[in-house]
Amino acid sequence: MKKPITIKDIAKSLNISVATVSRALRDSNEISKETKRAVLQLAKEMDYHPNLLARGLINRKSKIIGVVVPTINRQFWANSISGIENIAYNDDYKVMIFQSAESFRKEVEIVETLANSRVDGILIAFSKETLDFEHINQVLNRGIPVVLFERVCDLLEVSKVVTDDFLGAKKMTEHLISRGKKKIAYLGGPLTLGVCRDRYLGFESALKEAEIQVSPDHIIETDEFTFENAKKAIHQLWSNPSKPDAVFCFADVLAIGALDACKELGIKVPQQLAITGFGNDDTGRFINPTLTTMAQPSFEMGQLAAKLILKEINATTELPLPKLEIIQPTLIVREST
Amino acid sequence: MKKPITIKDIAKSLNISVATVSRALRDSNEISKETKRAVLQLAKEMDYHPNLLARGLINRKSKIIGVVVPTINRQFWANSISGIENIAYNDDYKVMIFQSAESFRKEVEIVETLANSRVDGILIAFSKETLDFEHINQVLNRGIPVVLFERVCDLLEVSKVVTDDFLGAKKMTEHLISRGKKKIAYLGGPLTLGVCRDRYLGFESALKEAEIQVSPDHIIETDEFTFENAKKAIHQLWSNPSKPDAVFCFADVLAIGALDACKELGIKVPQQLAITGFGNDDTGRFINPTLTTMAQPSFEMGQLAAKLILKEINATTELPLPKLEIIQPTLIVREST
DNA sequence: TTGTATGCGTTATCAC
DNA sequence: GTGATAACGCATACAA
Repeated sequence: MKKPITIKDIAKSLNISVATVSRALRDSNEISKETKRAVLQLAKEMDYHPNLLARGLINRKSKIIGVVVPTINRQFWANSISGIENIAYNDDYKVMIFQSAESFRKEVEIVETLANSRVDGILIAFSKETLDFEHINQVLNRGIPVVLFERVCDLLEVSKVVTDDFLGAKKMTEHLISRGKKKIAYLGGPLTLGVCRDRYLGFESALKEAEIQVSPDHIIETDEFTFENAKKAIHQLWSNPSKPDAVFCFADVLAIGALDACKELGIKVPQQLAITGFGNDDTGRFINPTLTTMAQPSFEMGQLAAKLILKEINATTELPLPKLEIIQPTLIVREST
Repeated sequence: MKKPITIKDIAKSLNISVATVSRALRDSNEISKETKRAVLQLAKEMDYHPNLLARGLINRKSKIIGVVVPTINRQFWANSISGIENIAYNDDYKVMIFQSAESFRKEVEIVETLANSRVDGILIAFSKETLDFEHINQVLNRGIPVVLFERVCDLLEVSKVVTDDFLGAKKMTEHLISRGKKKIAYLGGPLTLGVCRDRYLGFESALKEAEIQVSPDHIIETDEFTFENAKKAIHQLWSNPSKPDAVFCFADVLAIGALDACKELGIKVPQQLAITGFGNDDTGRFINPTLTTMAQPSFEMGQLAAKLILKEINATTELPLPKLEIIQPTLIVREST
């Protein structure tokens, strides 16, 4: 393992001071063209590469943005990371990604590690387990800006980017209604919690405005969003004396499972039963076009979050920046005809 | 922005030397229990956090593994990253992720950045554009271990993890043959290139062994793997006087598009036309179960790659480690009946 | 324009 | 056990 070349080596070879080399390398305007060229040339010849750790130590910043997501392994989060990276890259920031795997303990560790690595800012979408936010407050106290996205906490005084679940769900329901559907079932998570509640309220709101009643046994709660659960739900709904003519699915996986169940039962989609699903921009490609899907623009969400954190990082004042809450509208990406 | 507490601050408060504090904070078998406890306690009280940059500077290592993938935004890559992170985390390594976006220029920049950040090792899957591997050789010369995965280059003397495309394609084709299919079409990328060739050869090999001829107009090359291209291809195949009874799709996206086309044309799957696709372990969940899919175990691939790089990093000798080439078998995850 | 000196936060090598 | 002190590689205030 070769010892890396340092500015000291260059300085020695050129019989000048390290300060001059440093300046030449960083394109300082207070340096002569000649020495600058000489340094640059020798640096290339000697295969010099700056040590970013040392630079970070001195500058007290690393040009790195830390990102914490529940898992990298799902389109939604992968997309949002992609969006973050997309923005960060243009500003010469690197992105350091971690997944909490929905574990609070791991999330706390990660946030600590990121802070200790002197990342310039942290973007985080909380794990499902996270109910205590002391780790975030600690990081904020350390002067590291934090921006929340998608899985946020209203109590924290930081900028956030969230999806407009209420309006999205409402629009999707209205979409069904406008297609003449009148007995719309709901398949989703516990109605009391966060996004689940928001989407349900949106669903409910659209129905109320259209003066449509929803039958209680057309509402199915499931806490695990799996293919299989969705299939069970459809079987259950279809065995019901009053069959629905549409299903509002909370998540894309559910919608896909539902579709599959329809095939098994010989139900025509969307004529007999329309299926809609809250998906994200990419999943749409993978699923059946008889499905109406609602996009959560995750890539754009990442971009927005990244822009916010960069703004905070580069805020010259010591004054706290006003905290924004961006509510991102959802889009219908694919409509069944 | 508060100034972070350093060991110097702790030393001052306790009237001891920084060396002692450093020892107490870390190893400490040569330190008295009392001072150790005192330091630890005060550190907590003062909200001390170690500066990983400084530590990295002195240790000449960062406890970070750099990862470069074409895009984070696809299941396959997201899965492999997940696998990498899974292994790295247990060894207390962090993972720094970048996407080359299939751009050679960006890939070179990223590799340079990673090396300059003094990452302890680099895992890379090359972009499609990458034909020159000088950037890798440079990094290797700098003493930073590199492991390639999935998109590799045989010329480089480093460890690699790849998918067994030939055997996977062969097995999948044999699967079709064992189901009585005799007119099998091929839908995939340019037959001359890398994985495309390997899979095609596997396809061909299975047919040869079964003494089945494949009609030239049953082979469709498409360089862009899109839903639409697949649909076009199926329409084209089906307008052919001799219709195929099965289609070997190079990628999952193609298979899904093909399925869709079958629906439009009223083709029964898999009775009239069996569709198979090279997918990965996750996509299977999203697609129609009438599909036979071949799994590329991307998560496991990431795990393997991570294990290899960790081994190289922690190799005590200065002797070069033997370079392994792990060929990962593919699996059939879902069979159509 | 260039050089000198100092410091960033931590660890390692000596001494004591 | 503990304490000075010198690194690690780089940047900058201050002189010259």
